[in-house]
Amino acid sequence: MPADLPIDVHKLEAQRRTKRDEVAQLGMLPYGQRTDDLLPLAEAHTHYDQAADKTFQEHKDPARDTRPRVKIAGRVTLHRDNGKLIWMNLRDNTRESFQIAVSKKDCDELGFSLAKLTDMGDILIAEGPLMKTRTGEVTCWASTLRPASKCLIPPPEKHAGLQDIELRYRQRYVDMWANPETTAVLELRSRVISAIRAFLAERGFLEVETPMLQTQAGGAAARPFITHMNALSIDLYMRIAPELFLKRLLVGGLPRVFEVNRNFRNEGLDKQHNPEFTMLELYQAFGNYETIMALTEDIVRHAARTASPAGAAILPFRDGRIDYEQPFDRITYADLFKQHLGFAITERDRVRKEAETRGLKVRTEAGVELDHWFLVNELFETFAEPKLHPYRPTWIMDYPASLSPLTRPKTSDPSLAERADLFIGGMEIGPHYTELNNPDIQSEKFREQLAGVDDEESTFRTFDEDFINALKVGMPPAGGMGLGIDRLIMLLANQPTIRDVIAFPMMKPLG
RNA sequence: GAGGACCUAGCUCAAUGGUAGAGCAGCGGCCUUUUAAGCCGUUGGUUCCGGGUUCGAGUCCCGGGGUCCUCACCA
Repeated sequence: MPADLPIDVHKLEAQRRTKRDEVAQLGMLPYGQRTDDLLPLAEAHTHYDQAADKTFQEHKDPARDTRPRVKIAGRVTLHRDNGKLIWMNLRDNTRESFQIAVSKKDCDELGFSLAKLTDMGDILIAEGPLMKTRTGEVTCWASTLRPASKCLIPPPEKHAGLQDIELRYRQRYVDMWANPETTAVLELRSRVISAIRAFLAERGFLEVETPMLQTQAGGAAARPFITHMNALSIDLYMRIAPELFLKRLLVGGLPRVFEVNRNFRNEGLDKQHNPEFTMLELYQAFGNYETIMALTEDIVRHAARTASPAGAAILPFRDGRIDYEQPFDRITYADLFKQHLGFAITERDRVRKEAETRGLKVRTEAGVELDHWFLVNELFETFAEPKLHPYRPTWIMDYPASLSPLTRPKTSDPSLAERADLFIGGMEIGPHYTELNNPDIQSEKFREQLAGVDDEESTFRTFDEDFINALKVGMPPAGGMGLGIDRLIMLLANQPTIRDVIAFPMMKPLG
């Protein structure tokens, strides 16, 4: 029993508090208690027995009532009070709507009183036989009804639901029951990640956990979040990638490792970027980028089958469909470039001229001419990459070595790197590499990277001496990849933004 | 970071610079097969915040906050 109401309580909340207290005064526990043997609403529905219902309707004899009884719980989404008969619709995560009826004659007295005091959004526990209404809807004809929890906050409009995008993200707990699609997406996410874990375990991959708090943020080129550790009086970085630690585990002798976890990048937010995001990163000793590409195709296909109600991995996305069953398309970086620009990436003069003609920046503010490979990539990303088929998973292979400093160059052509990026639905899903394992080359690349950064970046980019030491100990040749899990879920759940697949996306604080 | 749009009752949305409204929810009444139940009656506002222009501002102007979109940034 509440002593005093919070001062600024809204009138509608006050009314709900009053009803809650009336329920308590009647002798019920407004916030419920342990309840065993509850059926999910989707299952309750299937217990209906037509013959038993028919028999009961003919005799109306409680002693010969053989109709199956169910005990269920759910949140009230509709409430129709006909006086001595009250209809309600309950919702749980298994079923959007399941009807119960509470009649003055057939329900116990407490239950009927509770039905009278029920507001939309309350959580109730009902028990009773299953029957069919005149219109054929399977309904639980409650013989008892008890409270499980009170909803003190007025719920969204019952038909339009919660439309306000900001409120949906800020109050996901309301969004989830007001818009069942939200819950469905989060459940799909969970199932897909579980399926990926099981799939990898079956192929001999060991799931590991590596530091999220790091003394230097390595493994990617991104701005990290900085935090502070009191005990050691040092600043720490939230990791931007687990790569350098996973590779240390290869050095240590684990042949196949993966980690599915959060990375943190202190950069902008948009439809495809949240500051914390989930990545599957994976390494296989004695493999190369092609080994991993094949594995990734299997992973993505398996994930898509898990997500597909039909079992076959062909799923709608935006205005089209994506077929994950077919082998993914493959095209080299150089071919895709030539196809859409009309000349080769090696034609230096042509590249510079075309970049200028097409309005790209070809020199810095200070007048220094920009690097050839930088221009190539600008042209590529602006005019070639966007031309990829929007609904066909495609590998872009063999990036210029200059653009992939941490990747092993191709033995047959050292100007190209053994790197492939997977694109699906217009999104970059994950880079794949044959990893560098020569400590001297790695050491050199670290130095080049450090030299090339601006002042701001140089404050947090450092030379990872211990990682070089690990490579000196000897890492087997290996293939590796990072797969953006959030983006994969966007594809599989057909969601337009990364925030729709993250339960609690980053929002600016209010006030 | 730049540009554009938006913010009105608990929710979904209206309102030429001229009395802030509807539907749903709520409250009171009637109702034992309803389906967004129905019928009668009824309450409800810091129009995101702060300034300004004006006889008069939800509406126009300036500043701030938040959200969305586009672009930029982004292995």
